[in-house]
Amino acid sequence: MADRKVRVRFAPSPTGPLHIGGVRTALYNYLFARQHGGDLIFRIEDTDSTRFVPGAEEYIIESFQWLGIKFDEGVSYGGNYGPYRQSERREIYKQYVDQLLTADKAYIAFDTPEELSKKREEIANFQYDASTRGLMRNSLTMSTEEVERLIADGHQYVVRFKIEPGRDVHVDDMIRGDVVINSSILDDKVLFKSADQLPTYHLANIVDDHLMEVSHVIRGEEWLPSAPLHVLLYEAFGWTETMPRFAHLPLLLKPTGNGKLSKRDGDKLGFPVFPLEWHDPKSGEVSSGYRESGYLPEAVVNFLALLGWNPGNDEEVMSMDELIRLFDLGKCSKAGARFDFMKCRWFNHEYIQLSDNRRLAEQFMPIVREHGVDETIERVEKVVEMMKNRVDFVKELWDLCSFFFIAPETYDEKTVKKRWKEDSAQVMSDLATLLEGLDDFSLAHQEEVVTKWIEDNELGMGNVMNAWRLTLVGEGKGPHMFDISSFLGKEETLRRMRRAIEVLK
RNA sequence: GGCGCUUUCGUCUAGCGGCUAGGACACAUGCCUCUCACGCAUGGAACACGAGUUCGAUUCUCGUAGGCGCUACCA
Repeated sequence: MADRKVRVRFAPSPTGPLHIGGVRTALYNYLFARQHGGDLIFRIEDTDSTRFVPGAEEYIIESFQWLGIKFDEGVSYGGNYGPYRQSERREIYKQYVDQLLTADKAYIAFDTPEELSKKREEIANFQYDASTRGLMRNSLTMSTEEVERLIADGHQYVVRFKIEPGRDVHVDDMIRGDVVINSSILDDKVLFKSADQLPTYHLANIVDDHLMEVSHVIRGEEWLPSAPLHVLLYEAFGWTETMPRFAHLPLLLKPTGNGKLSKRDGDKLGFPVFPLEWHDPKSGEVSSGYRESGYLPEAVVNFLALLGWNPGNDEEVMSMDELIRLFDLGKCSKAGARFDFMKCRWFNHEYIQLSDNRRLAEQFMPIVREHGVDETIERVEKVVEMMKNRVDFVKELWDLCSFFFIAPETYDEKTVKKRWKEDSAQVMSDLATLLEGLDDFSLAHQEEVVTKWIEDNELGMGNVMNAWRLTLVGEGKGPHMFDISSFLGKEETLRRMRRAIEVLK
């Protein structure tokens, strides 16, 4: 057991877009698998036929591709333990349910959903368990003949797990330690549903994890209460020797207020809760995604990795490789983590600084084109290099740097008032003449000549530069003036200056 | 209601019996400066409460309170 190969899985249900919390769970599984040279399996848990949403499976796969989380086997990846879609494993589950039935560890129950909900209304805290199953319509209270007759007559039935009461069940959790729950508080869970003739999560999960030789189950804390049930199922099948180790992750909470993170919070506070944009096939509703909102996948991964785990030191900006090297389930926190989207923005800012300018320019290019500007990638790359340190997102670049591509038509009133002095027109005119005479319009040469000219004539650096900025930019923002003028080139610089002098006088 | 998990600055967290309780985000101020940013520096800001154990508890134990989850023929 100790030297068993590490095999972990991420097993979502295709009921909609992948929630950001699910992304983190998958990420932790990925980091763990990579660190231990193990396998990561992608399994689809579609045992609830009523909640199936078309497109969800494809969406999830695309999300992980974007994030750089790679699976080794599973739906769309192949592998030797398939099929990896639970709806395609019906026969397998059937066989294991029969095994439990034969061993008297499960039983057949005929109680309808209506009968059960009536029971729950009548009796406070009603639970289908050892104390009540003697009162219900099942194979424990009926004769074999009667059970067979009902089945032959086509009566619907479920299979329930027969839980022995009064036992302390231990779950050895890698994050929480030894969790003990008495089996008396567990109910006889339905293992096989009559409605769609499919197993429930609990049964399918245990059978698949066993058959797929899963060594560690890393999942959300919402599963902790049913972990004892799962331990009991491993026992019932006689699989305790190879039972996976469990790790239940803390949940992601709302940025403010009470409760866990929901789609609503994202809409309200303006951040995505899904990795990619999602178009709901039923309602037609569109939900924003991290990718479309301009987040870099590395930033999302880094931010998520630190939500509930940290390396134990002050390091925060870490690549996927570093995360793989440093990740440690034992260092995961136990309490839920509030989702601080401002910090996620900050990570994006950091990763933009670390990003290759060409890559950012390629992302920025479509926005530039949208504004009717035809520029080469090299020129756009230069702008990106000058401006990227002031944005959190690539798409914020345009508002800060459109003047590189489009000459100002109007001049910001406040800036004119503040920066355009009595002598500005004359100074700009002189500067234009000076610049016109330059054969070398490079940044360094301009800087040398112009600075000397300002000093020689005692014009004042701020006085000249601010007025000059107004003529080229149209307002008081942007990088250093020589960066702007040398990017624009002599001809465009002079044209803008002369036009401004004309308009502002 | 029952059961379980959980609790350090506003937020994410470090701490694993003795610390001026550290870092980051956010916030404030200052510096830099031709503007706007970036950056840098500084600052305010936390051990939920009550009992134990101990020479000594943020740290260990037990309560209380708050938070979270589960309590379906959903996962």
